[in-house]
Amino acid sequence: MSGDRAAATAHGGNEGFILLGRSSPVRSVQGRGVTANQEVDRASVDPGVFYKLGKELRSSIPVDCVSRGGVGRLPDESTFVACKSGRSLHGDLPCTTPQDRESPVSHETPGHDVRSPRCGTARLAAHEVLATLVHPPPGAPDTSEETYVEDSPFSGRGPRSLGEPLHPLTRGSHRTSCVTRICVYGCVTVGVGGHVLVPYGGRSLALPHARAHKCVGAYDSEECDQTLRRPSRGPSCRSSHRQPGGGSLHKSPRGSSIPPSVACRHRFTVLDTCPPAVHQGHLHSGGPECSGRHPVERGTPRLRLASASCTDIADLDQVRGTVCGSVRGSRKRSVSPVVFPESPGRTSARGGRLLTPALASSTPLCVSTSPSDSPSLRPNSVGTALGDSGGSQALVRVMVSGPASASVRLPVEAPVEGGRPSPGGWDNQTSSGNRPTAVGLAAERSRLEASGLPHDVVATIQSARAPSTIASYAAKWAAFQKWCTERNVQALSCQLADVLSFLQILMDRGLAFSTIKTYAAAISSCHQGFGDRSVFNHPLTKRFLKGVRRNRPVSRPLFPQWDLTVVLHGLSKAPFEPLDQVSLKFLSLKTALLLALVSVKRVSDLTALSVAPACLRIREDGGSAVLCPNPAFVPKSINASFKSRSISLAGLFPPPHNSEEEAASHLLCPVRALARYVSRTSGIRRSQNLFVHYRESSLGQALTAQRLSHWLCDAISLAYTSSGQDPPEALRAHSARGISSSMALHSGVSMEDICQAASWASPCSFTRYYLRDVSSGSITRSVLGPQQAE
DNA sequence: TCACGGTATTTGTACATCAG
DNA sequence: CTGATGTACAAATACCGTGA
Repeated sequence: MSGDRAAATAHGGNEGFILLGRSSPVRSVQGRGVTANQEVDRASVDPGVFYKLGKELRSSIPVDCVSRGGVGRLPDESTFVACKSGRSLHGDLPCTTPQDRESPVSHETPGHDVRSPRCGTARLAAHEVLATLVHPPPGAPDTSEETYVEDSPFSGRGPRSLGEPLHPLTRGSHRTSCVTRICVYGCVTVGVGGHVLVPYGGRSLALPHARAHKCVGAYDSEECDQTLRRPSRGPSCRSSHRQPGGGSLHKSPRGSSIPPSVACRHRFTVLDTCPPAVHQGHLHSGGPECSGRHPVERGTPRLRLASASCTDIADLDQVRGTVCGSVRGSRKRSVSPVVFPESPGRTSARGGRLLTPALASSTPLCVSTSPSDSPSLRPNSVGTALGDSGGSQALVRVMVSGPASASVRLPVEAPVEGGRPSPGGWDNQTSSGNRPTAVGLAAERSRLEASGLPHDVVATIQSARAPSTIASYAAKWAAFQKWCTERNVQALSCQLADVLSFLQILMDRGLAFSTIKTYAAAISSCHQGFGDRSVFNHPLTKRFLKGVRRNRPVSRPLFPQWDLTVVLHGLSKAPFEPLDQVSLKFLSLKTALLLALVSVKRVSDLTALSVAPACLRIREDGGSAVLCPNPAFVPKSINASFKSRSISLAGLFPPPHNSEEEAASHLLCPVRALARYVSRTSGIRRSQNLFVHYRESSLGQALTAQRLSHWLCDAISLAYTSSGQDPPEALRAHSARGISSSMALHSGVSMEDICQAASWASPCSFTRYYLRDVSSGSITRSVLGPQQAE
């Protein structure tokens, strides 16, 4: 069976089971209520429905079984998922849903007729790409060949002894060693309204039902194992898909004539967000999120892909030293001219805006021309398997070094003012004599030192803020100080009325609440306060900000800004294919977008990925890949991110292909794109960062997170264009995070696992900022719409 | 337990600059 | 001229502590 091998490969052959979509309790509603070609009127979706559905989804017994006539499946057979302990409630039941079986990605389960007449009906939505998590079964033997997880540079295994200290940044990773594997694939219909939308403002949303959809217990099931390895090749979704969202941004792709081989074939990209595997005897906190799911913790013997360089601590040190602290440190921020002594600057040739101060003369780049300097130059039998072994030989020769605090570098040349007006309406054209002389850190430092704190203590206190925040606050404090100076007011000790007046100006200018709040925070951090109260803690400030919030409410979209199916379709054709012939630009864009989609990571996290052998592992057969960020990278959310620092990808139908459909699906394989990209850039690379510039003038240099965001937007836009559709307006790279994670939730991935994959500390952030209605239909349509012909 | 406030950090947008 | 990149600023996102 052609699909057997493919699926097994896609899973790396080691996964005990795969959850193929949640047994959505609302799926049946959709199934009978929405036809494939039916346009879904998103406007008809009552937001209140989301909340109701959220409750409905708490049921561990899906109702879809009721409508599943003809399918030899017990009504409760899907309730096996409602087990948090890792055991199936109902034994070895298949972890498939009707849609799963209808989907080409469905896995046949012995004893179950997966070829129900109802299967393959128009219930399937071609556009839907679902994410699923796979967890190895507790205690399940692992026959995986993809055991590189243990070779993670953060792993306690390998050449590094147990007692060997880990890098401080990786230490937290050992708390959790859950292997989170997200499988993104298509052709599985999300239950109508099967989302769990939580009201904005809701902060702690446990969403226990989500956990109930995890097929943890299915590990013990042989059937599940078969299910995993033997995907059904039954009727694929041959219908047109419905649109996830009826907003103007989501046009019906019906006219896009997405070939079933592309749009409906199961795109089965497995993503592991693998926290570092923990050695069997390694200290492990055993947090609830770990719950013995990690095979290594359970002592599961795993094969290891021996690679000396992979776990060589020297490699890590080498890699670690290649980044100046946070990867975002590559972003050069100008610091307020008040922070540093001014010197004559240069004026924009166009008389434009404020110029960025020149940076310190010490470049953060130092070139290592010695092959021995770079671990990547060592022969590595496995690591960075690029298909062409020669590629790894030519890898990174430029090492980035420098102080970890390179994010804010001292200017040796002061900026010259002009151009863009300052926030608040004041301009930058005032004479230098009117400029403040102390700002930001300096002001706070003076205040703290005046309180009797030693200099080094003050320095440590001030280092609590990230460089980006320091820079941000410095700019805002400078603006405030300038405003005060113009009014002959001491910014450090001014009255509350002055502060609030300043903030009022910001509000009058139409700035958002978050911006004004940040200004208030910046002022509060420097201002001496009022008695024992800081500016921010003053009751009137609180009330003022409350008023700002009322006047500047933040609205967030309910629906995704773009259609994932259209994008995936576009990525599978020109100009993104054939991958071996396209320009480096399109290869870069496609690789970046695929990685962003399957990893659910921020661009800052993606920017931190490294091609160093200790951080990148690509199987030569294209079956899988593991990526780790540079250990020196400090993510935004430290605690959450350290749970899932590494990203593991599984190939999507690596060759040889047994059918055109497999070959077509393989076009969206992230491992394939990644291998091609790494190979293609190996010769031009001037940084160990995974993503490097493709432009000639800066060829091979590390990409900034900001530029990566542009890449993602460009890729989405180009994919739309190549699909024959107009790209959506107001594209945001960050939206990929919300769309893919929302898809994951719809497919039944638990909130906990989504949060872990996306480095969210709690479901709150996800539900508050990212969750989108990616369902394929509304309750109204499902219940009252035309009945589906079957 | 949960909602909210306070704070920190990251991402997006607009525009300038530069190189091909 | 055009596209890629850099920069400043605005906006959005994220998390922790606290109190009801």
